[in-house]
Amino acid sequence: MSDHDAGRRPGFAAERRERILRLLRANGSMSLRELASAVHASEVTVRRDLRALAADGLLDRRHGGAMLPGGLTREAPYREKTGVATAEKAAIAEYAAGLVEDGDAIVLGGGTTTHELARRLTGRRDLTVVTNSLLVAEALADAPGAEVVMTGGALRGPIRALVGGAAERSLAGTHVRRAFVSGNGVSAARGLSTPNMAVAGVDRAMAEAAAEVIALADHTKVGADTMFQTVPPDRVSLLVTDAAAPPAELAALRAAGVRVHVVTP
Amino acid sequence: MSDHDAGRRPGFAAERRERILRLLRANGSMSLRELASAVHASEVTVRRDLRALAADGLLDRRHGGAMLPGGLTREAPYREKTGVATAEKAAIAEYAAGLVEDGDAIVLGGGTTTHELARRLTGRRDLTVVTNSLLVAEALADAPGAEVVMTGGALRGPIRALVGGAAERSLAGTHVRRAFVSGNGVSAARGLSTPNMAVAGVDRAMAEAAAEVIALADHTKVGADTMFQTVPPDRVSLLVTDAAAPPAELAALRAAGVRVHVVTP
DNA sequence: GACCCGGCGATCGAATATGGTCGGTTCCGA
DNA sequence: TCGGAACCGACCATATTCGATCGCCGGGTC
Repeated sequence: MSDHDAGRRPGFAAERRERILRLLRANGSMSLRELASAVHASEVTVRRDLRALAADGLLDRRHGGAMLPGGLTREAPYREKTGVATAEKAAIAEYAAGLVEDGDAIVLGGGTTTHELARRLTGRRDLTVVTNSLLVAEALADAPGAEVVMTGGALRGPIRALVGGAAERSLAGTHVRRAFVSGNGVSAARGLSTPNMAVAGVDRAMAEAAAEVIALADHTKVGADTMFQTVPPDRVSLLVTDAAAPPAELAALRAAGVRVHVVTP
Repeated sequence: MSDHDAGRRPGFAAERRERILRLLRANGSMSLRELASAVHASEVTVRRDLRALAADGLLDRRHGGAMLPGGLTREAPYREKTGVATAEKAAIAEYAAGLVEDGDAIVLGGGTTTHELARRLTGRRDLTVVTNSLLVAEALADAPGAEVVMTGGALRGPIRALVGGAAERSLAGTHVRRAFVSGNGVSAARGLSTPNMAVAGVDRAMAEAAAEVIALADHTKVGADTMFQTVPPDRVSLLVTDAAAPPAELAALRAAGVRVHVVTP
């Protein structure tokens, strides 16, 4: 049932409000701008929708966006001043979302950037997403066109991701076109890396399971090198980063055979 | 437009309305234009159909289309604030939490009651919890004394649980002392049951993985019998329910060898 | 064969939704 | 504390949808 553009259905008002609620429940809170772009409506219209929904007590309006009512459940301020490089991550995720087509089967790793990416895939049709991240799974749980498969494994609380032998084994049997992974550092010398051994194992397994590995890394990670190497440079087919990344490192990465796409927030 | 004659003559109209209902149930909501094109009728005709169906309470009309009744308010079944038997579920979870000791390894199934139970285990020490529920995992993610292991599997969105062959296989290798499962019905005749086949498979695997199966079921489920049997009565070692459960059924369960504990909210 | 009747589609005024813009307010960083 | 940027509510023009009326078609009846 994929007419044209994903999610660009002619849908009507009540359905749009339903989608807004779903998006909010998946993400805890969202800015007005995010919502408007997600449901393909103007900010004025979304503002009206939020007003109506808030009148019914279905959400809480805040300056600049909305969040779940009574929700101490998840304190995720939509304007995350605590998060570093939020705008950059969003822009990177936005571009990465454009790489995903209806009917794709992809692997999504853990991390805030991949979470952002997942949130942008709710409108896709006939999508299969393999992930070890609770955040990714939750973001896509209500997406009608997405089949979400989780790896098993031990839960690593702080990052809400599954790791360990079980996670790696469950990935061993799968093969997909593309894996989107994040990691804590990416350099021309050692490729993707992460400071945690268990996480590294899963990231390696994810890279193994995919024909193409696409690295999502904001500028704070480019040139960084942490303890465990996960994906060597020649296995990274594309790096998506933002304009603040050190040009020298990007050049070195290109020289190492990595395609690099730079987005501007 | 006489409603009586509609049943006598299986004309095109009745069939078209059936199809409209089917489409709506499949998609949740559809715009008038989509429906008209789907059933190959004019928008005016579909509008008439919608009016008639809405009069019977079979759907909710909205400007621009229609959706399933109740749509906006009971969107997220698991986050139900006004859910049924909330106090009872809490009391059941409270008692069940008392059955869990430091150092235990347990299996927690999906459902709101097990979610409540998980939330009461955050203070335990040296606990290992195997679960297929995203809600349980999330509830224990920040608990310092709990090691959470998730089964893999396909995500079943509405209940936030992992199901399917992968989930069952990952449970095959585990063995724990106790499994806490909920299900949609429990009766002396057929034990625990659930209306979904995939969920049933996982519940069975969970029961297999545990030495003891403890069923958590509020009174609305006692005596209920849904399509797929998951755990036979003689494998349920303890049923925790609330005081509003039908006494006859509880007696029958006891006669079947099930220990029954009744909590008062 | 003429008539009636239920269902369907087309059309038009009315109601509603949408998006752009303007002025006042709130928020954030300096 | 202050200035700028972002956000909000309100107004208006436009686009879309709704409800009602009408005419057409096919089948059944007298």
